Amino acid sequence: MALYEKYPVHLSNSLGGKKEVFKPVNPGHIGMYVCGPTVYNDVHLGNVRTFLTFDIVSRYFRHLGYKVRYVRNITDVGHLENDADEGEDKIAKKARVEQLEPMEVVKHYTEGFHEVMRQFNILPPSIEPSATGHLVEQIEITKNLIDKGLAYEVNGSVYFDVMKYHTSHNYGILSGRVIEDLIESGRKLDSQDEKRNKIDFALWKKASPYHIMRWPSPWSIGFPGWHIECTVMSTKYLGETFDIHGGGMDLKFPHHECEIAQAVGANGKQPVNYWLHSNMLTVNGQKMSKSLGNSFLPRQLFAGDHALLEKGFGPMTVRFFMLQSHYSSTLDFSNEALNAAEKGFRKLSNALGTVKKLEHTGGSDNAELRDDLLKMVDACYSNMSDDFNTAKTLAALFEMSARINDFKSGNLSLKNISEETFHAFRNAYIQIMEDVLGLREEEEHNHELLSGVINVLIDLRKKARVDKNYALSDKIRDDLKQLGVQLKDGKDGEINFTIE
RNA sequence: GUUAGUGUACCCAAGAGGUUUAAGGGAUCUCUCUGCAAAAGAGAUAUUCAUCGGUUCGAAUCCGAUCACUGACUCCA
Repeated sequence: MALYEKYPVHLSNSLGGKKEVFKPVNPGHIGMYVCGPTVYNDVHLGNVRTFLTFDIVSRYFRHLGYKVRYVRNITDVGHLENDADEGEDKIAKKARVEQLEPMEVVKHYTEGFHEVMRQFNILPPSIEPSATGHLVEQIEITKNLIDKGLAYEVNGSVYFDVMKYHTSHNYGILSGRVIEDLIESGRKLDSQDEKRNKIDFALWKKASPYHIMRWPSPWSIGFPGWHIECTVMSTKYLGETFDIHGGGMDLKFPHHECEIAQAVGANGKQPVNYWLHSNMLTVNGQKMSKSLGNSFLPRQLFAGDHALLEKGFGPMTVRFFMLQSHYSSTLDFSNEALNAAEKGFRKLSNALGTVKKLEHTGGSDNAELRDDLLKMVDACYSNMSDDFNTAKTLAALFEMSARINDFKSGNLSLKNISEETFHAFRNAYIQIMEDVLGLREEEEHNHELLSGVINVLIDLRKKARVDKNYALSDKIRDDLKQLGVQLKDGKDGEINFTIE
């Protein structure tokens, strides 16, 4: 029996707002699409949380035995400065500002994005398509929508006719927006006169003379609208109806609503069975935003290089910190919370190192102990299958850590469990930590030279202790502590150290 | 204004009607181990879940109202 049959996944579907049992279109296979970054600037922590969320989703599904095709795009064109479909393309603007070719900007920030993903141990998707690589498809679907009467051309630009679509479908099915309210409340810009209705959105925009990124189309030299790329790339690689579509909460409207309208308009069916949205980040209770000056970049967080940060925090600490909350809740960043996470993560990380070194010594099951251990293993899976509840899974791992330390110290004896139980317990801990949650030891500044020097001092301290020269042994320990090196004396006389 | 969501201990946070006499992490305190530390283990710290009503045999969990906060879309500047 595959793991996914033993632990069927339940997930909260934004489309309908209910928690449902997950059933893939094709048994054993999963198609998942996630809106990737617009590569005109550095990724910020909000982006990281979204990609982390779906990293967990794909890791867990794979761990359960599903074959996952995970598509996450790179938006390298078409994301307009504002959703009035006016203004300059973000990438083109940046290119002019920095006197670079647009594709130079794209490459620079794409590589930066990949580096950040690597630091957070977020695995790459199966396919990472770019919008500019799919212009032909975007033009084709635009033609299709015009043919169906759901889009119209004005002055070389093409717009999606929302009211027309709404006569036979439901615009607002995902976001809960009421179309009448949208029409009433909007403001009218002069330049929006091209549209039949202000809520219409662009499928193709004619390029103004200053626009650097431009391609030929049946309607004009121009560039595609923002929403169409995701529809095209998800359909191309995952089919007209696929399993999961993810993204940040802020994309729910209008972006994902528009995607649904385009796909339903073009193909006549709902494109996605399960919509998943990850929630936003706040800082000290306030939303994280550039204008408030409280947003920070990953590298600022690592270095502690920001007015709101007392010190730096490693990427694994941050990853752990984010996993301690549910992806659908807002999460608050603060020094206090980060400090707590750092200590908590160190505890798990230490237990991971310990459990790897544990070896079964031969014995048979004590029923009570066995049930206790296996119950925790089961909890990990049940919790993960319950809408990817990483917080509860971590709680289970902390309890397992206590047992692991008991085995190490001798409070519990490995002779009281069978080899089978031991391996089930040990493997679950390691796999849930490393494969599913993607947590690994923080990349310490572990230079061989430094370790060697510390070990020399440790040897001296050992000798001092044997000689009961505690004044000297304490001096070695205290002086090292001053420098950020913590020595830990084991019962057996062995000494370990950690660098802070 | 429209719409979606949130409000749980000193801090972060889980919780989707009875298995919770409210997980887990941090903090604080006590004890065990230890030459002393550190680490680790054991225990303690919310009669209570923003407020007020209601439904129910039973609610943090459902409904209504109020207050506060957040996102999106607007509005104003």
